[in-house]
Formats: sequence, structure tokens, C-alpha cells
Amino acid sequence: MSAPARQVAHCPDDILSQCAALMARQGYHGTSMRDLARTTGRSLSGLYHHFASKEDLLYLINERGFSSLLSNAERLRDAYRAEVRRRPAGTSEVAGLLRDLITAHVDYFSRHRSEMRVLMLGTQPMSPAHGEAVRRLKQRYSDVLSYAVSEYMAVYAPGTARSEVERKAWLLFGMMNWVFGWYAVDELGSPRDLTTDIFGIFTQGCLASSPVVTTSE
Amino acid sequence: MSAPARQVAHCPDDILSQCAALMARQGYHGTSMRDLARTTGRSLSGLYHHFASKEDLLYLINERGFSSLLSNAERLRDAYRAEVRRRPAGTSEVAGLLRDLITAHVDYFSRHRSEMRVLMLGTQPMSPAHGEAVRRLKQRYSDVLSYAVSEYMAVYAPGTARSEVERKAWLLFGMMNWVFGWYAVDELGSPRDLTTDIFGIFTQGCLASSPVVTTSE
DNA sequence: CGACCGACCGAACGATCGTTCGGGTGGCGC
DNA sequence: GCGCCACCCGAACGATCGTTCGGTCGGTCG
Repeated sequence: MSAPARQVAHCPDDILSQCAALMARQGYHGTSMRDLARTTGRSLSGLYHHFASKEDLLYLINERGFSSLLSNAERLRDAYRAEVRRRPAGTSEVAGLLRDLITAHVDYFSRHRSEMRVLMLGTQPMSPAHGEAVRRLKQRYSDVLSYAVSEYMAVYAPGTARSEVERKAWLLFGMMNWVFGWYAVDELGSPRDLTTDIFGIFTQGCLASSPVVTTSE
Repeated sequence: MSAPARQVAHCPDDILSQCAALMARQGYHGTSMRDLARTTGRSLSGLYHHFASKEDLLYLINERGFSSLLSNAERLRDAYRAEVRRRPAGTSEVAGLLRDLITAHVDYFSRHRSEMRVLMLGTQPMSPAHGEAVRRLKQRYSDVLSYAVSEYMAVYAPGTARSEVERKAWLLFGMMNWVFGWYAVDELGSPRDLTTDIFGIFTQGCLASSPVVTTSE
């Protein structure tokens, strides 16, 4: 009999990354199953033994990517919390947490550029159930970053409004995610240079609550 | 006779923005000409009297959006140059230019969110000629921003390497463009708040050349 | 009035889309 | 030996895709 149902169990990582590489360049709707079959060296119907549908493939790429990012981030956050419990008055660790999170993000980004591009392109073509699952992972990840930012602000700029903290965390996300977004430019320096700049700009930039500015008119 | 050739001349702005709104949500390949015809209240073949092809529509959206952004930016840059010519030792105007550019970008972004989302989604589905034209506009726009950043760095952190300036300009782009990218969250504050934060973080953040950091390990 | 023109339409074209079906391997347990 | 199962294939399905064709309508100019 048939009854293929869902073989969501597990799909080889190399197939997933090959598909992601193609989708990163052409987009989800712009990439056909026949394209994917050709570049993975398989036949069209052979592909369907590794995932239930094209939409399922998109979900698997998203799920695996965000899970990796999230587990790294939560591990760093938990290490920070344990450290703080041991020495409650830590004012330097909080900057270290922020720096470690940025480093982990940029490193992962530079090593899985194609998958990351797929993650940014959006969740819309997914079923409500899959979309919700991915959205929850995104939320948890951005919560970790917001937490780190709020801890930093609590030390270096106490009394900052919650909304301002979230806005600044969002801008930090912007710097971290944009880099590999527009063109595929490799002339922007090493991931290490990038991390240094992002960390420096953000931490120093947040210290001045109201900008010391002159207006031109 | 037929001979429709290319009626690239001009297509009504309202049609373009309606199409952009749909493409912003579903992507280029995910939006069919029939979808576009339905939401613009026209018939399928009626649409083809306003642009030559679907790809041409994408080009028109890109061309019009980047041209608007670019003309605003170049106007601000030229005003700054004229000002500097009159009073050569201007150290405050350079920050003003940066602030004005950010303000213009965020304002335009918040007023044409759909079009901007289309602009970010990529140039790949376009013909070589159209792709080149759009890429040139993008380049000119990012050149203006890089120029402003390099002027700022020349005053406040002289001797900064060219590659570092470009990297920092890129990060500024990240903060400006990411905001409306992921979720459609309106709870991040007004465009004015956003501009203030971006300007503050960037200008203050660039002042410290090497980050004053402690490492956690 | 008749010629012309831009705006618009319904119907259809060939191509390509995601997916399914029936069958064919080769290896491992019994 | 036989049966099972993961893996893979060619061929086809209905649907939808971008685009084209021939024609209608309402105005405007001569």
C-alpha cells in the first residue's frame, strides 16, 4: 500500500543545505521541485522520500536553522545566569554575554549563509501549524537577545523604558542580519572584524541615552 | 496592428503600489498576474496595457523606489557640500547630514513600506539590463551614505581605514533597513523614535574606535 | 459623421508547476 | 530461500502559470 503520510522524521543535512542554497538564490516560489531534484542529483519522485512536500522542506530548513541558533544562544544565556548567581555583582559579564551572542550569531551566519538567507525570506508560504512553530522559535531567540540587551541597559543606563530596550535590541538584530542580506559582498572584512564593529557600535552607542547632536536647521 | 513593444513610458503610481503591496506579502514568484489583476480591479489582459511583462513591473517598482530615495539623498548631500564650501571648518554639519539622511530614509520607509519590502527582496528575477540599472541606483544610494559616514569619521575618528568605514556604513544600513523587515511590528515606536535611536547608537558607537571590553573567558 | 486611440475585456495558447502512482532495486533478518 | 523496507525511478495527473490574440467601448479631433 501507499500511506506515505509524513516522513518528517529526519532528512539528511546535505540534501537540506543543497536545497537551501538554491532557494537562497531564487526564493521559495522561484525554485521548482525539478530544480531541487537536479541539483541534488536525485529524481523528482526520489526527493519525496525525504520530505512530505515542498512546504515541508521549507519548514525543515527553518526549524533546523533556528533550533541551532536558539540552542547556542540559550546555552550562553544560562552560562551567564550561573556566573551571576555565583558572583552577584557582575558588571563585566553582561557585556561578555552580549559579545558572545553576537559572535555566535555572526559565526553561524557566515558558515550557513544560504540557510540563513532562507530563514530571512519569510514564513508566509508555510501552513498555519508550521508557521506557528517557526514563529515560536524566532520569538524565543529574539527573547534571549532582548534579555541580554535589557541586562546591559540595566547596568549601564538604568531606568531605560522597556519599549526603548526592545527597539534597541531590534536595531542590534538589524546590524547582525543585514550584513549578508543585500549583495553577496565578501569584502566587508572577516566575521571577527564584523563582530568587533557590531559589538563596539552597539555597546558604546547605547551609553549615550540622548544623542549629543546639533541640528542643521 | 499589434506591435505592443514596450510601453515602459509610465504606469500609474496607484497600480504600482497596489501590486507592490501584494508582492511584499507573497514575493515576486508567489504572486501571479491573476492575483495582481484581481486586487487592482482590472482584468488579466487589461494589466498588460500598463507594463510589458511581469518582470517589467518588478523593474518599475524598483526603479521608482530607488530613484526617490536617491534624489532625496543626493539633495541632502549637495546641500551639505554647499554649506561646507561657505564655512569650511564645519564640524557640526557632518553629523547633521548623517541625521538628515537617516531621517529621510526612515520616513520614506515608513510611508512606502510595501514598495521597500519589494526592493529588499532581491534583483535576481530581472533581466540583465534591468538588473544592472537597479544595481547602479543601489550603488549610487549606498555611495551617498558611505560618503556621509566617511566625512563623519574624518572629523571624529581621523585615520580610520577605508574598509572599516565601509563596514560601518553597511551596519548603519542594517539598522535602517531591518526594522520593517521581519515581522510587521508597529510597536517599535514612531519613525521619529527610531531615527533618534539609530542616529544616537551609530554616532556615539563610532566614537570609540576599539571597544572598551572585558572578555568573559 | 467617420477615423483614430487608449483602456479594457474574455478566451485561449503552450509551458511548467507540485504531486502521485506503480514499479524496481539492493541489502538485511529469518 | 522469502519477505520486508529504505531508497529510487519514469511517466503521468490536473492545475496554474505568463503571455497573446481579437474585439468592444467611450471619447476626441478633423
